[in-house]
Amino acid sequence: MSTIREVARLARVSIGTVSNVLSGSVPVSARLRERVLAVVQQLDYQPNHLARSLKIRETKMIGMVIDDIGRPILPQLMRGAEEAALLQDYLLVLLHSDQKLEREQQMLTALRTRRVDGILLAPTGTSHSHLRAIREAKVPIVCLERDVPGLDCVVADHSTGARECVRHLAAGGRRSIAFILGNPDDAAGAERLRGYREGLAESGREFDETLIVGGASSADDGHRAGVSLLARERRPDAILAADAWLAAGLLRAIHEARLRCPDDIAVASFDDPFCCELLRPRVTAATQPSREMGSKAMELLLKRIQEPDRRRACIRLDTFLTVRESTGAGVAASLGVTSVTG
Amino acid sequence: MSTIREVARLARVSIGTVSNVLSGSVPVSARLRERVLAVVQQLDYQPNHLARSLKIRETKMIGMVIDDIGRPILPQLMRGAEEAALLQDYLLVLLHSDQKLEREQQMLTALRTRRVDGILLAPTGTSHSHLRAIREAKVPIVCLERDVPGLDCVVADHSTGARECVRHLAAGGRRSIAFILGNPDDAAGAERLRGYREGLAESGREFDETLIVGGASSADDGHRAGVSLLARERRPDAILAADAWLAAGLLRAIHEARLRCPDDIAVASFDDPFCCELLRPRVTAATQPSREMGSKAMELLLKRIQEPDRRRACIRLDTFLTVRESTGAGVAASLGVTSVTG
DNA sequence: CTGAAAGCGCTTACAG
DNA sequence: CTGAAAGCGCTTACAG
Repeated sequence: MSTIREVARLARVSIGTVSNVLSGSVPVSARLRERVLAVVQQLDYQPNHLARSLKIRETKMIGMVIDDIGRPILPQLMRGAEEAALLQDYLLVLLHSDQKLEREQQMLTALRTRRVDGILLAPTGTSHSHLRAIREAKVPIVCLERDVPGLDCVVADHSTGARECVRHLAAGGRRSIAFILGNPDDAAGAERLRGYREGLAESGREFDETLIVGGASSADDGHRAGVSLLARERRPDAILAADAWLAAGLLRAIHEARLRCPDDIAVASFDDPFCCELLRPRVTAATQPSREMGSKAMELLLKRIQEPDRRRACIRLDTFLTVRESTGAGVAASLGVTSVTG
Repeated sequence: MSTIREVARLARVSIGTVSNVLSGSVPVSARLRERVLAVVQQLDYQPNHLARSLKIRETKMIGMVIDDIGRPILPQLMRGAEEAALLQDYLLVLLHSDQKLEREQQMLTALRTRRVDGILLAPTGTSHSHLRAIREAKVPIVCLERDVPGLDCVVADHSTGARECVRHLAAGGRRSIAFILGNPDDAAGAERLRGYREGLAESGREFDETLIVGGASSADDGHRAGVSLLARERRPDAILAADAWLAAGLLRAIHEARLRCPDDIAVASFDDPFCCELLRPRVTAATQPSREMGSKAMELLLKRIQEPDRRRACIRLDTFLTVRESTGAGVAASLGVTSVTG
């Protein structure tokens, strides 16, 4: 691999001149410039960015650490972040902590020692104590999906999503609205539960604890929860599932019980527009604006890099409800006119 | 951010000694070692890996460039690659070219100038001319899913997958097996088409060009293709769809036509176990061993790094058929006993 | 405009 | 075992 020194020698100039030609920051006579460029081409010279970064104390690289590479919002999150990064010539790289706190910690350290200019982090778990060092070192970082004290962050308001779901179901005439919870250590869970309760209150429905069932996160869990809910004496006429997998299992349970969705029972879910679109019937869902979350987070990070002492910001974005067939939609509801026979 | 120099000063030793303590490569007396470690802790000293890499000419970092962050096989591909990378203490970072050749090129350059030790590339498009420089520079690289001349690669044998699908369908008594193609610039397409023909031949079915229809890659495309196939005078009794989205649309078309899957018509697809599992009926599919592809690719890359002059390797892995409800499965077929009423 | 030189923060022979 | 020094490949004042 050739170096700036070789280029300089072959072009019969100093290494400073080569550097000036390549960076364009200092004018160089056309004669020398061309000699340099010719040699660069001939050698396929690739400047050593490590040396450059070491000198200028900037890598133009952002690391994004995600807890689960399989998350349905990842593609849009990444696209949004990329889009914003590209505008300012940053390279975005993604690392995967696999929901292991130890890996997350290692990756954070790896990124710091490699002197990335900033970090986007979707933290795993609920403990944030391992982020203290990062905060104290004032490493530019933005947390995704979690409101970590003292750090910039971008979160979705999951309570709104759940509330809107419930209100939508109630507006469609549903009286008894159940909720299949997701993984208990999912931070969004508590918020959604709150939104669920708020939605009930605002719609004049009573809160009934027995309508809340645990669910983990597989289709089998959803199926199991569905079977148990449908077997009840006072069967609910609407069910909110914490994710599309639960919803899928639930739909199977409904089908097996010879019930019709949405006629007999409505179903709503969260996130994962792809799966919700694929299911039959298509499933109404409250979705995080994942692409916007990605771009906002990156913008926030770039601001933090440029202005390390700005005051902390936490951007909270609203989720949005996409009405589909599973809540009795048809054309009417997808136009916002929620007229459903319960 | 503190440097090795500050640590040395506070611990009253030379910077060489600090380095020796941290690397462990040269023994240091317990007295000095402890003094150093105490200061390291106190300052939260994070060695500058850029400087280290510059000196030792090694970054311990692998870059993986993927053409589409939304690809269903990505999570497993990444996990497999990570697993293998971790075993040898490499950091794996993912970049996203967004199916743009220009971005791919930029990312390759960015990785080279940052001196990653190796690259894993899932190339976009079908042209490989832009990889010439990489090949000539002998940058350690392994291509995924594409057999690029002169470069190591790991590919799945899509023809086998298609062939097995067809044979499975034929064994179930299906006589007229149609094929909805995916995106025309998908390299796997041609292979699958070949496998489709082979499968027909081996099953004693005649090849009929009119049974092959274009399809792009959305549920709507699948729906459209399905509608047209089902309306035919001589309606096929089995359809192979190039991806799960096409299959989803196709299932809708079947449902709308008041036909039953698998009773009236069988459906099979490729990859995307998640979606195939979610659809109703669950869809039989030929799947790439994506996790294994990831780990094999990484292992190959690490070998190439250690032994730059080894001869080129191209690993071809078999796809595997997962039989589900859509091909008339039931318990029998999922046990491998393909007894289907056609 | 051009070149010589210092310095970014490490590692590693080399003396002692 | 320990320290002084060279050097990895760049950028950037500073003279000329």
